[in-house]
Amino acid sequence: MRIGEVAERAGVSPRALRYYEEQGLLHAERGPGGQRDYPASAVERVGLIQQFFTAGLSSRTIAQLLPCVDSGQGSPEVFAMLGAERERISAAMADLAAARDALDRIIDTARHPTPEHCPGLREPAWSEYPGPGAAPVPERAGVPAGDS
Amino acid sequence: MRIGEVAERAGVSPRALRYYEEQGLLHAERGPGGQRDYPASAVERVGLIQQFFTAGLSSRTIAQLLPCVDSGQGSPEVFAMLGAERERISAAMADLAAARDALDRIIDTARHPTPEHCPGLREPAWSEYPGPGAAPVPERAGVPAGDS
DNA sequence: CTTGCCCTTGACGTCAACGTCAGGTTCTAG
DNA sequence: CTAGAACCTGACGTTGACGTCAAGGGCAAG
Repeated sequence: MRIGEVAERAGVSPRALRYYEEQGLLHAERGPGGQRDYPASAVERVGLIQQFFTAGLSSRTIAQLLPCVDSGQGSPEVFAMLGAERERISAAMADLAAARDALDRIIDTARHPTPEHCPGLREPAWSEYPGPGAAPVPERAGVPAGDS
Repeated sequence: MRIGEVAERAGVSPRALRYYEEQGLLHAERGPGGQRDYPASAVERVGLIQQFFTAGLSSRTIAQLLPCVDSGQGSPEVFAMLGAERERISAAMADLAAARDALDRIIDTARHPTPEHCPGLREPAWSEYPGPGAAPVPERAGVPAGDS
């Protein structure tokens, strides 16, 4: 498989594949003319690499990570790094959730039909309506963790 | 409040605050000597800006966002952008979750005490040990959604 | 007035994952 | 054989959120 086909199937540019090779992430055999020859598994591997890139891992980190994927083994240092990256990802997810909540609050405020900012209007509004019945469920009180 | 104090309280550099001003994210009065003078609310505002930056929003996007925070209103275009950013954040969270799952699988594989890759070793291993008793709870079967 | 710290503007440096261009080579179809 | 497509290496450009350095100005204490 030549570089163009791998690139197209994996949804990346040939330049990216050469960059991956340069960074030691993706090896390729060479044909008699010097052209790269990839196995079919390269497509899946590129997908994994992309996944880690979008998760914020650096090429150097991925370079340490991938041999562990191939061998199914890992030195204790690599193990520690894997755990650290896992934690970074979890922290990033928490940051994203917090930012999304902030966005939601902004959207909620902007969606309020009241032209002025509501100065302590929310709580009294609930007490004005009769209480007994199915609670309207205020929602959005902590980390919803619910997607769009 | 001068720039150094705001920077220290917000946990950013003075350079970052000047950059925010340059990008139209943070306004500051000027004293008679030309020095910036921030209100106390600037610290909180910088925190919000940081939160959006870490969520991957660009300075230009935040610049469109912040007046909406101040006024509590938003034009329909700004509204659409808010929704789009919300979706981007949700997608990024999903990507992070997928990458974390991939990492978990790698860690699980590497943690296996078997020196070779286990070729269909998992299920038989369970049946070899006597069944009745407290189940060891295999875990990690789908999307855990549980943090570290 | 001097010392020293904080502040100012301006401008260039950084880092990572590529994009893009240039000039040459190899493969493939007719 | 010949055109054209795809590939090669090498090198410079891009982008965003700042870091960093340079040269000077404001401000309180002694």
